[in-house]
Amino acid sequence: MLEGQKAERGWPRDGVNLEHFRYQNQNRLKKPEQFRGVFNTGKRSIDSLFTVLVKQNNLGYSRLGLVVSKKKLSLAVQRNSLKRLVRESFRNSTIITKGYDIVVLPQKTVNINHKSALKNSLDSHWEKFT
RNA sequence: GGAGUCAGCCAGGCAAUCGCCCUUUUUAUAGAGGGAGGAAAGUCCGGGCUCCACAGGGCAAGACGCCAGGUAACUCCUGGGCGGCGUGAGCCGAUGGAAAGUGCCACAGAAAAUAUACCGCCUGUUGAGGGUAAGGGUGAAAUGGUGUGGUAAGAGCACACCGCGUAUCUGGUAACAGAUAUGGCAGGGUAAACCCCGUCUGGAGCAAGGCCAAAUAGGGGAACGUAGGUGCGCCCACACCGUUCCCGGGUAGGCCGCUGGAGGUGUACGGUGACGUACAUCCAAGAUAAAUGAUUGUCCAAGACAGAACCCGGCUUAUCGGCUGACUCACUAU
RNA sequence: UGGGGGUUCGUCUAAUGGUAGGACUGCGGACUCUGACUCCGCCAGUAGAGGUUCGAAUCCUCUACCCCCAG
Repeated sequence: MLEGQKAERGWPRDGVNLEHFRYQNQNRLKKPEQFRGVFNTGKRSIDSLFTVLVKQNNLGYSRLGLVVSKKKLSLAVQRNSLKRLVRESFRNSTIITKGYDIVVLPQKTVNINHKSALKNSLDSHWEKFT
């Protein structure tokens, strides 16, 4: 009965990849030296919502770092939800299996209420590098 | 049904899939359990905890200020007193002292505090002078208020009532209230101006503090010395830093601190209440670039403000939409 | 996270609780054949709310924003 319902609903859905990936501790940028390397020698991709910096590593998996300043989003709730949205998009993209170090910075015009626009922008960024 | 006052509560629910953090069972990309708030916020107060002399003396500085109680403590809370606002239910109040002293009170006004006399009133030779403070006028504020007697005109000059001060008595734990007697009136306001009186405050803060590994010399012991420096401001007091000799391995990372506590819930009792006591029962976030999300379906009242970072008690501020209870006022109908 | 300081015309800055002043800028006028310089005049402000006071830029409380320090 359960499996019949699942088949009836149909997969995959929008925004959820069928072959799912995990966002683990090794997928994060933590040290200041790692951030510094990406900032100094990375490639840039800029649009009106995000600035994305990418640098190749030889690990076989990608690592994500986020820089969300208090000046761009003053409330902690907005900062947290923007981080969640970027992480979710990173996890559902295939870029997580490539070997990149990625840093995402929001622009000043980011509005947390327009989630679909943010998602489309992030997807185009990922596609540019894969 | 209308207008209001007070107190309390909720803060989208359910299901599926994919993910994140912690604990645990077992070592399997497995299972089980738990996972933000009423304000987590502002950091405005008070405490716990840790270290510095287990915390010392004096000065300075600061906070608070009716009375009684609650609490670990408070500038918080509860009850009462007093004053103000409201028809009322109720609400608001940093609410000691101006008769200890100092300062300030612009402009106007005669005069802003040792008092004094501009227009006036009365007397007087209608000149000088004298007696007055009823009336006018200025001001935010003008030396008790109203009435009657009295007088040349007036005046607590006298009387009645009110206000004020002092004493006694009664009620109340007290703040305070009431009554009686007495004084003819003590003398403006400002203490959120200095100040006086009373109470309280040692400092720094989990990036406190402790342990471990590596790493480029911090430390320990003995002797000398008390000139200087450091320990929120100053003076003491105390401790450390200083020089020589001997011994011998420290700041970036990780772990602890870290959540079982002035804990929650229920019942009973005491208390007007804040709250307290006893018993039973439960364990309910602990991250460290920082965890609660995404997608879809469905229901409704259509979802606001907003994210723990050592922990509690308060205060303040933000907040969509509702729900419950008690009470007040006016109108209508029975 | 903790500690400290600040907010006055568009800009810089002053003001003992008693009419918020000055400079630069802007606007108008005068001078000049025209412009500059110079002179005269005008506009424009106490971060917001509440309280104490007869009366707050000033005193007190709360809120908002900015800056600095520890790291």
